[in-house]
Amino acid sequence: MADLGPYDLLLSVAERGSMGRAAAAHGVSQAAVSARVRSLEAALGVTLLERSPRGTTLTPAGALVAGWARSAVDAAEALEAGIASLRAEQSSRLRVAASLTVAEYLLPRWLVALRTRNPGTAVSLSSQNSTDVAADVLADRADVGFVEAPTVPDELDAQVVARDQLTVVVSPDHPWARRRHGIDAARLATTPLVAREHGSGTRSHLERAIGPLAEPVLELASTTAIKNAAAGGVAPAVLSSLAVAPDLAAGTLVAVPVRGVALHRTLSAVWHRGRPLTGPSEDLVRIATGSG
Amino acid sequence: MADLGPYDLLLSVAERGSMGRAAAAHGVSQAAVSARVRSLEAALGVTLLERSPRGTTLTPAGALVAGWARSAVDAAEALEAGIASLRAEQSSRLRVAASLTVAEYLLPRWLVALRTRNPGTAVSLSSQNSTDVAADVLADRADVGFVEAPTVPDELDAQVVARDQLTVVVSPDHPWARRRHGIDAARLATTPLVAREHGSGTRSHLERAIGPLAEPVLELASTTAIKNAAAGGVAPAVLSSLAVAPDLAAGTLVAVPVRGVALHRTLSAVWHRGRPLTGPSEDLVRIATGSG
DNA sequence: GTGCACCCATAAGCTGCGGTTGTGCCTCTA
DNA sequence: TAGAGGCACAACCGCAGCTTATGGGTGCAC
Repeated sequence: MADLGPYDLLLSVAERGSMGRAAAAHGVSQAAVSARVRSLEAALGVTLLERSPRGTTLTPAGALVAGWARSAVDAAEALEAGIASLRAEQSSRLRVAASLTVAEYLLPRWLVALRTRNPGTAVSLSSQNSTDVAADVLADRADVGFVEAPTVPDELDAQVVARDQLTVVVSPDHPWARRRHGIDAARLATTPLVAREHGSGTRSHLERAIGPLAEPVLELASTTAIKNAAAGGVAPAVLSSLAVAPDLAAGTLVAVPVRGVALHRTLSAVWHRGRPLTGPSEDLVRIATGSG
Repeated sequence: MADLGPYDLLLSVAERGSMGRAAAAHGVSQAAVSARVRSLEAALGVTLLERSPRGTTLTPAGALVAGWARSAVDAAEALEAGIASLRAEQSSRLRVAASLTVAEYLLPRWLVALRTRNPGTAVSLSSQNSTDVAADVLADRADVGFVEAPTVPDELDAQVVARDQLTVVVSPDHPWARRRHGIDAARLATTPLVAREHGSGTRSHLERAIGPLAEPVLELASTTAIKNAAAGGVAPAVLSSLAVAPDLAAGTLVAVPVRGVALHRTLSAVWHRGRPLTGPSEDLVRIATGSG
C-alpha cells in the first residue's frame, strides 16, 4: 500500500512552483525533496515534473497523477482529522457527539474544513446512537451533537444539516440492476436481504417505512462486509446512500429505485437551547450546513 | 502525511479476524503485523483491536477508524490503478483513450473495479481532448474511448456512461450562497468569474450555453487553484460537478443553482463500429455504465 | 559584464523504522 | 493432557530517507 508522503510532496511542489519552497513549507531540506520526487518518478517510470533553472512545473502526466493524488491525500487528511478527534480526550475546546452515520461518513471532512478555518481547535468526538447523543448535549458533556432522529427533546435547538436515504443496492449482474423503474415496496419486503445484525438503526428505520421484512439470507456485522456480499451477488442489501456512494460511482454496486415509499431521513445538528453556539461549534455547524 | 500501510493492515486484520491470517495474506510474518498494529495504536493513543487467544476483533473506536481508513485506502488504490495505466505502455491488453474529465475523476475507480473482476489485465491510458480520443479509436490506437462531445463520428458506436454538470460554486460566505433559488443566466454571464485559461473545454461549453461571459477576474491553470480561489472568496467559479463534489460535501464550497439554462453534458464510451467490444473492454464499459 | 539570487542535482554519513527468526505464554478443543 | 492456533517480546539486520556541503546552471540588477 502506497505511502502518500511523496504524493503530498508532489502536490506541494506543483502548488508552489519550486522544490525549494515546498521543502521550506514541509520543514525539510531542498535535497530531501529533490531525492524523494526523483525516487517517486523512478518508481512510477513516468516523469512528473519539468525542471528548469527557474522552477518546476507539472508535465501532462504529472498533472493527471497530481489530480488523482489530490483525492487520496484529501481522504488521508480526513482520516487524520478523525483520529485527532478520537485522541483529544481532555482539554479540548470543542466536544462533539455524533451518531454513527454522521461520525463515519460526514464528520471527518467537516473537521478538515474546520481545521483550515480555525486551526488550533482541539476537537473531541464521542460516537453513539441518537438518543445518547441528545443526552450528552443535554447534560453538557458535549457542546454540539449530530443525530439522525426525526424528533429531538424540547430543550434542544436543532438544524437540519444533511439528508441521506436508504438505498437498495445489488450486484451489477443482478436482475434488478436492469430494471429502470425499480421495484415496489412489497417486492422489497418479501425478498431476503443481506442485512446488519438485529438492532441496527438502518434496519429498524426500514421496517418502520415498509413493514416487516423477510428473514435475511445473511446477517453481517459491518457495512463493508454487507457491501462485499451484495457486490458478490449473494442478495440485495439496503444501506445508507452515504455508505454506498463510492461503490455506485465505481460501478461495483447498482442502486435500485423503490417505488411508492420515501426512504430518506434527515441528519440534524443539535445544541442546548439555553447555550447558544459560540466560536468553534458555530463554525462547525455552519460547515456542516453547507454540505446539505 | 500518513503512511497508509498500517491502516491497510488494520483493515486486513479486521476482515480476516486474526493477525496471523492477515500476515499470511500480506506475505509477511505474524510478528511484523503485531508490531505494526501496536505501533499504530501507540501513535494514535487509542486501542483499536481487542486481542484474545481466539483471534482479534475491532473495538468500537477501531471500527470507526477502520471505516475512515477504508475511504483513504480506496482512494489510494484508485491512485495506484491510475498510475499503473500510465506506466503500462507496451504489451497491454486494453488500450483506453479518455478525455481529461473522465481520466481524472472517473477512470481510476473503474480500473480498480476492473482489476478485482479481471485481474492480470494490463491497461494503458492516454488522455487527450474529445476529438483526439475519437481519432485514436478510429485509427485503432485505442480499444475504447471516453469522450464528452455531444456527437461522435459515424464510424463509432457510443453509449452514455455518465453525466456531469457545470456547477457554479462560491465560498460559504459569498452572498450567492444564501440564495435558495439561485441566480439567472444573465446574472452569471455579467459576473466576473475565476476561470480556467482560455481554450478550456469547460469554458467554451459554458459560453455555448449562456453566451459571452464577462472578463474573468482571475485566470488559473489548474482546477485546484480555481477551487482555492473560489473558496477564498475571490469570485464565483464554474466547474464540473465531478470536480467539486468532495468540496460540496465538505462544505468548503457551496453550489448555486442557475435558473433557466441546462448546464449538463453527457460522457460517453465510444468504440469502433466494425470491432465489437470484447473481454476487458466490454467489462470496462459495463462497469462505467453502472456508475451512470 | 559581473555579481547575486534562486533553482535543481549529487555525495557522504547517520539514524531509525520495519522486517526476520526464535521463543514464550495463553486458551480452547479433541 | 497434548496439540493447534493466537499474540507478544527479544535480538539482529538492512535499507529508506534525512542532513549538510558542494557544484552547475540561468536570469536579473546595477
